[in-house]
Amino acid sequence: MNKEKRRSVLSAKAIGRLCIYRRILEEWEGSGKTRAFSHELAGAAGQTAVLVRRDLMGIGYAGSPNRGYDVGALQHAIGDLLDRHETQNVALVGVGNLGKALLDYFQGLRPNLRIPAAFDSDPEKVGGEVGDARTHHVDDLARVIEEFSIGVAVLTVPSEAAQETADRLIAAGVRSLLNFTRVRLRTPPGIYVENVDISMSLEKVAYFARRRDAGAA
Amino acid sequence: MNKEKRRSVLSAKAIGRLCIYRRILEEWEGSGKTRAFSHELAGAAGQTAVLVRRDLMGIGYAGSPNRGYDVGALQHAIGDLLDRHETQNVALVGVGNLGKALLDYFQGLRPNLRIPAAFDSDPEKVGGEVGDARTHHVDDLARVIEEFSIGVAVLTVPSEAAQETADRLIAAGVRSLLNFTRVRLRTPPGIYVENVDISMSLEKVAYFARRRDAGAA
DNA sequence: GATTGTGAATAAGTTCACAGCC
DNA sequence: GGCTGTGAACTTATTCACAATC
Repeated sequence: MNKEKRRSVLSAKAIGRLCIYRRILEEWEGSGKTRAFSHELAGAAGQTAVLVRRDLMGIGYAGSPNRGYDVGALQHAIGDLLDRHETQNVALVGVGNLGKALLDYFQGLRPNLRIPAAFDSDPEKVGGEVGDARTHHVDDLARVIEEFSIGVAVLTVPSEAAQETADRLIAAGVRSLLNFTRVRLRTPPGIYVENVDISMSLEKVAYFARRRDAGAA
Repeated sequence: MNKEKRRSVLSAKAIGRLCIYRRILEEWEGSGKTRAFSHELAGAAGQTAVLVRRDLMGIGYAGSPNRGYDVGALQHAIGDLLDRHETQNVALVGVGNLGKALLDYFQGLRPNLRIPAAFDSDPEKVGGEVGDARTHHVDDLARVIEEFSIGVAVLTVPSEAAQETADRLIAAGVRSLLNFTRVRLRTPPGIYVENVDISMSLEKVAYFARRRDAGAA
């Protein structure tokens, strides 16, 4: 129907799980494991075997009964879906403690995801480098975003600046945001926002530490 | 039925949203706003008005038609549910870049959540302090966890150490974990784990930057 | 005999639609 | 008239159950 082959549209949750499967498969591939069963993947990913099979069905990859899946081929199939294109450039905005830690963390995690630029409003931080990323002043945001064809941004600015920064990023052409601020952003349709609300997560965990029944995340 | 009043058991998702509502209400309270409608809360929280009302129904708090909710009272009601008890102590394990940034980030975010202790396996880091937190060697984990009655832990160790560290934390009495590693932990029933899989989130965001249809998180 | 792929059933989460209230 | 509270409808996500396969 559209150019994404005709595989059924995958939900955000399914995509998340596929990222996890891929990571596990890469690890197995590195350690020489060549075949895997759905229940093995499920165990490592913290999911059920049926759900793994459904997810793989979703990407159109078929295993063989009794022999399971081919680790290398499956890893490749997922990778194909997840980053079919060449390198994607990512920007990080807000080079505070958390921003710096994330810049460092992301370096080299995924060969296809580069972070060539960071932004901050503090002139003292401009010019600093972490790995590939050179820090620019936010006033140069639009120019640099365009220069590097950046379509993804990580938002680690203070809450007060979150919405305005997001607006500017989107105006500059960014298509999706990884939002580490506590603000729920208002964005036009077509823009994907993934919220990583760390303080909420901590509060949740604290709450469940007091409830005797478990629950997964 | 059990001592949690008889309010229906709230899902992890609902708890997460309640954390968000509370934050917004606190902000409004600070700025002098005293009443709020479900659609206002919904707007600020990035949810629908109906869902907000359902969630509040879930905690047994009633607003009044045409006048909405009382900001102060509602904030208090949610707070009551979310941290009814006295201060809860939290430990952070793995004082790397990310661990340090999180220690700093969490300091003072919630008066009822203190982080009195951090752990690392590197002797060089032992003795260091960030805010309330003093860094101990992981070998002292059980002792310190008990000393501070710590029930919640934030896991920011390298992947290789994740499962073993989690096991030790749980053995020491920790009831719930905020897991920042890429490993899906195996935990006994009754232990709550919230996974914050940062690299997965970035991969997801990168994926959706290339799909023209949106999707919320 | 163990495993995959999948229709059907179930469960979880959300929205619709509207009665009741101020 | 505009809001809350909520049964019912709906949608999404997951699991069950089993036929097909190796």
